[in-house]
Amino acid sequence: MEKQNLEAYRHTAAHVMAQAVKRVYSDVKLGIGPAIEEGFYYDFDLEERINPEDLKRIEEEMQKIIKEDLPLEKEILTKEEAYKLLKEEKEDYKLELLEELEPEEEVSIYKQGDFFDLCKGPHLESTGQLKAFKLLSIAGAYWRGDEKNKMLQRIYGTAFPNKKELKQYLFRLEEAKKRDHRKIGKELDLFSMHEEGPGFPFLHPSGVAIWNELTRYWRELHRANGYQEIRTPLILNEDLWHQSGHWDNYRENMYFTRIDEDNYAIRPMNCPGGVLIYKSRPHSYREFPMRITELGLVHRHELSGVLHGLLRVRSFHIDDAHIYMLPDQITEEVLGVIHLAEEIYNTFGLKYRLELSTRPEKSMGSDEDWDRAEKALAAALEKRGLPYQLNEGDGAFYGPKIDFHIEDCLGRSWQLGTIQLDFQLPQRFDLTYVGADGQEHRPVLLHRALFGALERFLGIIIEHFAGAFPTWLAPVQVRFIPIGENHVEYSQKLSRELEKEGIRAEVDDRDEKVGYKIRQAQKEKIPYMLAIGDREMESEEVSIRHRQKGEAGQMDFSRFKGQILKEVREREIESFLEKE
RNA sequence: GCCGGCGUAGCUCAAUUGGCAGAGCGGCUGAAUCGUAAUCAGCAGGUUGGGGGUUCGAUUCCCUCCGUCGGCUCCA
Repeated sequence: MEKQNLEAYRHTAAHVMAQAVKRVYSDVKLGIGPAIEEGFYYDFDLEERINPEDLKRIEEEMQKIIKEDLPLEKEILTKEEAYKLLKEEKEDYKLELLEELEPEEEVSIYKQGDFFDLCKGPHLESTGQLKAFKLLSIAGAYWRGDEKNKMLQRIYGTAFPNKKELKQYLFRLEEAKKRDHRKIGKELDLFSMHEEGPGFPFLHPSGVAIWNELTRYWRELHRANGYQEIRTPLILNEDLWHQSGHWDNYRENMYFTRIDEDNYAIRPMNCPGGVLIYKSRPHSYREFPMRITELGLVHRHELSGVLHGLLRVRSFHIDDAHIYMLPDQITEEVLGVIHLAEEIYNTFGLKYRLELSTRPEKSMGSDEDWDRAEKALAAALEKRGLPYQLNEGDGAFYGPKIDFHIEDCLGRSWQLGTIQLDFQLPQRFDLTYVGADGQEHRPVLLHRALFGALERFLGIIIEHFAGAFPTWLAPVQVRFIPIGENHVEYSQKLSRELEKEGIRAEVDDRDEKVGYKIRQAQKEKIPYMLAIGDREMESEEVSIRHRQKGEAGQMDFSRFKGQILKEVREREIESFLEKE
């Protein structure tokens, strides 16, 4: 089914659901009920609480409506007529929507049996054409998405042209849940969360092994691209945050503390600390562009309801960088950052989407500065011919930004990298450089992150690889499986040889059967399992088993060593076995 | 923060209408010495998320707090 038709199909399902809800409950007021990416929802205002068990009742009622095969009839009304009708039905929310239409505009409503809805359409011709649907969940949702408004009850559902496709979709959902990073994180012993620190992740040894590979890669890449790394404190005097503007614009997300008689803040961002280093000595235009990175830990007080495994936490490491530069270096630097971002995401095989966000309501600086910054970012994107989505009013309080977004296993979108222009901090901290003319000037400042938050990035790649990390990232890269106890010592010798080369290898020397050890290594998603028995000791070969490919035959140990070292060094996503 | 669901052993989950809290996996001990996804036996393991209430008696019913899950809002 084409996208447009599917939308009409699901939108009709939303209407049928609304009709069913109105039949099952009394005193229901309708909010909005659109088709969405993977289904539809409808918002309702009613006293009674809809329970998960009630979904069945509503679904049954929907079945009846489908069986009744009610035609959907479009009627064009004047605004006045529509107003009268909605007033009679006490559809207060629909009335609010109606008010916003142009006075002379005509309005369409869609009717099916005793149900009607203010709606542009299009729809199916009749409710009988709905073949497969399912109600999935209930959630609270503020009217018009504004937390000052009343919270309505939203029912999410999905609908497909036939039962088979619906079944496939539900199966896909189940499969996706299996790669949830919270589940895999527990299974592979990568990280944990504790009541004692909601939103503050704990990384276990295996998680740190991955972390260290990520940061090693990150440092190599930045060194090669002209960045210098710094480190600044987590806690700084509150005055600094007044000066930076965070106190005015970001206070509710910050944690505060006292040292002796003074007020201090735990940093929610790295920039002010970095700025102090910049200010520690005078600078010349000849140093520009000056690319300074900091893998900085920040703490932000996020609302309790939004915490989500590693993807949304209260303390995280930003792979920050601040680039100080001349105004005419902006485009080139932005392009350079975009290029780096692409390199990183390609290394992991991640697909992303770009967004450009402009000035928000709560922000500082002049319109001219904002305008200039927004145009500079857009220019860079257009120069590269990159498609992007424009988010009006979604920028940071100090400047507009380009964001890199990625989807998790359930299709939820998360921001990774970001590029933000900032004309504010240089002013607020009176940053200067000496130009070719011998005079002091104001540098342009660009903030950027590529992983975004390392914690989030880790969560994303856990889901992306479903725990089966490329060899260079795998916490354990090789596990030796001695067949019997007289093969243990030889296995240990080989293992040490790999370990000397930096490979994370280990020997399963437990007194267990081979099948048992293999099963365990498979479950741990270790890339290479090497079985060692009499045959191998004799021939100086290893029997390779790969987690995805299964048994892969024999190979000289020295050859295996060379291959895995190459695979790791080149940070390959695929095993060298796939390339043979 | 708001709306709704959930919280039982390290993990996954049981426990009839309120009546002594149980299984598998994992762990420990012992036996078996084994060639590509689970060898067998025994043992240990719990203030049923915390606090309060109703009751002769609460894992079960009520209140409250915490955490967590799905959304909303907000952001890397």
